[in-house]
Amino acid sequence: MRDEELSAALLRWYDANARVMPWRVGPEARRSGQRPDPYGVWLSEVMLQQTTVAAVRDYFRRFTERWPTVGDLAAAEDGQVMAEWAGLGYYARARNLLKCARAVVSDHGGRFPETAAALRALPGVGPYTAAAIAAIAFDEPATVVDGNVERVVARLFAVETPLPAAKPELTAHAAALTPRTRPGDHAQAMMDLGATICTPRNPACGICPLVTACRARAAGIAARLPAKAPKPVKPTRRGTAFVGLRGDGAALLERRPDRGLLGGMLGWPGGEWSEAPLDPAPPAPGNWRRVGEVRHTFTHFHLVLEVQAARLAPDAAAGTGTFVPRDSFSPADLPTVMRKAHDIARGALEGDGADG
DNA sequence: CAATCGTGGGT
DNA sequence: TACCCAAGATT
Repeated sequence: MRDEELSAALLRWYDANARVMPWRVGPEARRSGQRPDPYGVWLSEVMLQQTTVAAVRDYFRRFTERWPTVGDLAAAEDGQVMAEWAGLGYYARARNLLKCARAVVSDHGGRFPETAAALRALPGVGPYTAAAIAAIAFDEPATVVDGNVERVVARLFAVETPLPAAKPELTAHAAALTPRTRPGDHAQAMMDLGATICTPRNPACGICPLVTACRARAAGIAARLPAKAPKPVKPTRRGTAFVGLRGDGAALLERRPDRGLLGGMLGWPGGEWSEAPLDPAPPAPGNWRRVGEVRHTFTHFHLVLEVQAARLAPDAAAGTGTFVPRDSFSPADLPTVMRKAHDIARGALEGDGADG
């Protein structure tokens, strides 16, 4: 099949099989002239970076209900946005989300730029996201290359070079497939195909609209493409979290620095995380006791976090961190590893018989 | 270019 | 259990 025929077959498949998502305008409505809101496209694309559709749905709904426009988001307080993002991971995305919203308001009159090149200059918008927004929201025939597209074209053209070295070659193939009409639907079709048919482990080649053109399928190597470089083993780091709760419900927390792991998020005071950490000092005077440990795995290391808990006096002085009143703090505002530490500590403190 | 940066679900 | 993976960006 020629590239144009592949693209046409893919779009026919998409017209009948497009997944329904809150941020998406389906192929039928799209061809009758309806376009998705660029704000929703941008927000969903950032949330979907290295993140599953299932995990994103509720976050997208909560963000758009609370901040319906990019202007609303730009005017939000940093802590409110970080709290709303808590649990979704890769927190640099949330920091850049705010920077980007504010740049759109201050530098672009509150409207998103309409070309991939201009979008690319915004914080947190890389090659993929710029192309996706330009194609989906503005009909620019930009080349959209995410993990799904990489997998689909690696198989279609039997590219055996391992990633990430294969990226330029895969991008060239993806560019050749991108049509001048319906580029947004094409991009979403490639991703839907990768997510539902051309899957990593057991691709459903029997129902694939491109099966007759697939060189990897013909060679019997589809399931092991794309090849990837082997991954390094994860070391184990250890650390301590001091979960200090006051009788009135206030929690002794600290705001983590913007740079680095969990940057910009709230967390429990504690020492460094390393393979051989020093014993950290408690953040406030109190009857601290070990109540358990959290085992949590990050992208590049395992963490064993010892949880120390104490019910602190009403007049306790915080040496590290700040008491956040019950009214303005929920465990759901914490990154997952910190929420796990809270849950263990609260269970232990409640077991003492006092109230929460 | 290689390292950094989260989390939950599937196998 | 341990590993893989998911609509990547930044430095």
